[in-house]
Amino acid sequence: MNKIFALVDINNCYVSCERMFNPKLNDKPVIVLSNNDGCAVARSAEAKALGIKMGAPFFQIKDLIKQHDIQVLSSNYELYAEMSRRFHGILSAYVTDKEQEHYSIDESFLDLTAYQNNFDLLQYANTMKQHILQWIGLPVCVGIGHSKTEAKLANHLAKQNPHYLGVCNLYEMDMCSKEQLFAQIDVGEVWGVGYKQAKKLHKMNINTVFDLACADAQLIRTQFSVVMQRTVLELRGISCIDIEHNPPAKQQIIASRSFGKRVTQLSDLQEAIIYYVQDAYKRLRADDLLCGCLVAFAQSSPFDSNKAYFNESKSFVFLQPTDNLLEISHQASKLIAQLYKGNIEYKKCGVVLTCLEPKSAHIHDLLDTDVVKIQKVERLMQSFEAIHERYGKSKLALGASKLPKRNWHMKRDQLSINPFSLKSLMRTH
DNA sequence: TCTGGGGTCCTAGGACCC
DNA sequence: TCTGGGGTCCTAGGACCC
Repeated sequence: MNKIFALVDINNCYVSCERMFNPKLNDKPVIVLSNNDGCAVARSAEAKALGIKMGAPFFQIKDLIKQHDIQVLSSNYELYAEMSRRFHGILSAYVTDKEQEHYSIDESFLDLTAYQNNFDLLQYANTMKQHILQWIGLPVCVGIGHSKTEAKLANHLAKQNPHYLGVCNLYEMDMCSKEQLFAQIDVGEVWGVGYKQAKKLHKMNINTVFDLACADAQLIRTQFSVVMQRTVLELRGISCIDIEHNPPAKQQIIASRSFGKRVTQLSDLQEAIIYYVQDAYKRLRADDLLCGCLVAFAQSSPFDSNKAYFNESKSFVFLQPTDNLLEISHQASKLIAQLYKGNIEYKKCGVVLTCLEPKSAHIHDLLDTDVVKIQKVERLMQSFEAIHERYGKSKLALGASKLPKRNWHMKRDQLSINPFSLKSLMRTH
């Protein structure tokens, strides 16, 4: 049986959330700014019509704002997160857990395959739309198609063309009409085709969605990648990307901010870093993860054209993956001190926590798990000794000739000692 | 003067093994 | 030490998403 996917997406999400609590903003051009009020990250339909682009720097659109009395708001992420939770919650009544993917703060993918025989899909989608508007006051559009990529495209169409009344169903559209529609949409609108790839496609004379759907998938694979090849198939109605109802654990947590003003002192960087670690730490705990590796980075502004761009990072690997805030903060502070240089005007800094799930994270569990990575030579030596102490030589596994420069892999089925590896290890130290 | 933040995945090429 | 091919792993960087 053919698959059917729907994408439900909140219109101008941040602006719509703000309007929900401040109806005076209705029918007026409104924008929401990023952190530090740096640039526009959400625009009402009215603001879009005035030509305000996504990500436009605030200082560049000041005149336009004054001229048209555009309402400007700082972002309130707590509010948006709460509205998002309710939005996804309402949709969860229409499908099972396995049929819903919380794709982003303002989008849910639904697998409607099982509902096609007992429901009129258009009607079903309309009901969702009306409920979300009635219950939490947010306007949404729904796109329906044979694949996630097609559902995305259908959603785009529903947003662009008022005559769809918010729901576009490509699944039940005849091929001929669909081809005509696809031939009118630029290939850059396709999910997974960004600015760079669109440019390259245009050069190959693949200009519209229709062109891409008709392109030689094998050629696309060699010229681009397996991802783009999948996109081509998805546009033809062959579903290659499934619903991810149970998202895999996070691999990393990033916390960073731009500074309002340039920063030159180490103490300021350290203060900021400690703050970011706390932010990242909250998310680490919320997902019940451990931190295996910590990266701290600092950057100058790429827009300071009169100075060389500075962008460096340093990392630290925890011998025991940890969820100890003090330990992480302490290391982060040390790292930032290591990479600090005077006479640089820093614009941004931050931390990256590489995450591990607790079950695979303890040294004494290593031998029971598939793969463990431990980076950096100095840490590696300590790990080597720790494991050596605990398990003795006979259980030591080393892909050791690669040791100095690589991560260290240890697999259960490799638990034997390789004399060459040891020799190599000793030589490098 | 002022230009977001948080993620994932893929590939090419280097390093190293046998 | 040289020759060389096949295979694997890792990293950096690029591209994308919202």
